[in-house]
Amino acid sequence: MPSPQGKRSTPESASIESGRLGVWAGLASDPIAEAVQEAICEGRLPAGTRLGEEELCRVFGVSRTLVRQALQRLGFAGLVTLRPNRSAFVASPTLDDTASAYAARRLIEADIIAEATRHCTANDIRTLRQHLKAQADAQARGHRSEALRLLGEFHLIIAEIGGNAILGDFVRQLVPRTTLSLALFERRDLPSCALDEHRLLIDLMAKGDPKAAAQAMRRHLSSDFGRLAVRPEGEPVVNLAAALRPGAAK
Amino acid sequence: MPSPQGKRSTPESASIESGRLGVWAGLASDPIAEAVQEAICEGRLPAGTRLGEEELCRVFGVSRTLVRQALQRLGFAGLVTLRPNRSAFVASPTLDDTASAYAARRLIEADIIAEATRHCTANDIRTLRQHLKAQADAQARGHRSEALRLLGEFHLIIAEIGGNAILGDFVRQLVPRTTLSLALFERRDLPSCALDEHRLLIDLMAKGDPKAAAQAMRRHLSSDFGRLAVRPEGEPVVNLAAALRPGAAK
DNA sequence: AACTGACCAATTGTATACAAGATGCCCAGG
DNA sequence: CCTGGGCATCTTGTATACAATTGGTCAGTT
Repeated sequence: MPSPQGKRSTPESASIESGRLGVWAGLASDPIAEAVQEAICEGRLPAGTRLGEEELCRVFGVSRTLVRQALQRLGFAGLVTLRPNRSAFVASPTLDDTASAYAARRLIEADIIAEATRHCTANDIRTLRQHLKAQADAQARGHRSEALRLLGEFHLIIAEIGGNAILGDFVRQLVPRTTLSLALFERRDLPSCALDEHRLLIDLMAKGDPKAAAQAMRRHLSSDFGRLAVRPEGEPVVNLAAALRPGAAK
Repeated sequence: MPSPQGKRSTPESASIESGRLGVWAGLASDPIAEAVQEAICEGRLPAGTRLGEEELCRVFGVSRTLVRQALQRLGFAGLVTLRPNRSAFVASPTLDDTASAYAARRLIEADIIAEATRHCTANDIRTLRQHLKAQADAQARGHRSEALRLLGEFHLIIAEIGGNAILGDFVRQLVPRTTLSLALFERRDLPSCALDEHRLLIDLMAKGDPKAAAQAMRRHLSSDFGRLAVRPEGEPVVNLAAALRPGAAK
């Protein structure tokens, strides 16, 4: 969801303080859900990994109460599969699931960017360009996980500019899901072309062409999806929850 | 939002066993969340009503653990506002929030019905017509709450036929939200015209015209939203959780 | 009389303890 | 050697107990 609950649109449109919007902000205000989400999106927790409550308790140093809460949220967000009376597992979206997620993103984000284009300010454009630079920087310096995060965050900023808080929440739900699919379907490479495509999106927004922006967004997401490849299958499901540590990037 | 977690699409497209899909099925498998959602959607729990944990415990005869779980889910679904260290309250969507919700529904459901039209079977059409009859029946017999439920459920069936499970989940989130707005913005009347509009939707699907169906869906939702009226305000927030009882319809 | 301070009641946040269900192993039987 | 039932263990589901934070109120002061 969805972001937890309220999280209405900000009065000042999309003025991200310092990049700290957080792609993985859907579960904001829940540190452990956020940590798990990050680990999932960065591929440190492969699809199908068992997420035992007791184990997570030890990792995060809290009681099962909080762990269960976090798992529930992650389940709601579609990143974790909760099986009653059974453990929780990192979701293993099929290719069909992934296609659905991308289809949803195409539909929603095309609408969002068109709307955003209609009423974005010069300041918004500046914010986007600035963020794009951050993406390029992270990628150039080889910070894969940060680049991945920023690439997703970019879409959230546009959603924020779009102004529809509900659609924004949906995007917040969808981005991590597609990122999980990316990790699942063996996309170790960073889509460098995404940078160019993001630049194009900004340009079309600045130009004030909603239709073209929407079309470009659809193409952007389609090509992103097109780069996925079916995996040979057989995830070893190697569990090492110690791979959670926030500083376990690389 | 979404529906809890998995709830993947059913193999046999949209074969609702006996109408028991449940509009308010987003929180399926959580009886108390479901009960509260139903009460909210039927207007028995006005917007802004305080939902104290202790009180709900007494009503449902369970411990705070389950009540908290349910509230969390409802918060995630946007029906309840959770204020940290404070109580939970029935959400009070503004007119803007409502507009956003309807805009999201227009966008998503137009796409869904177009897709559903492209690959619906004769059986699907039959199911829809049958369901429409149930709607008419409930309305004719003055069962307001049931009619309301069925009217929303209709959209879920189409979403199921559409085939995109994720978009379907979004609709499942959105329908109760808009229903809450209906209750909030003084729509005691039953939109009888909705029946005709629903019939039109089926006809266009049967005719196999995706574009027309999508357009009709947009118009349907727009007119629904247009019938809303601003309320004089000042909900007394009369709390009587005893108004929860499942059988407290009418 | 108005304002500021701290105390008190109520309610939520978190942890722990207990109950129920599931998985896997082991042993008996075919 | 393979199969099936039953028990043991582990994991999750639920309830209860304790800690922490909030908001209101009442006293005391200016």
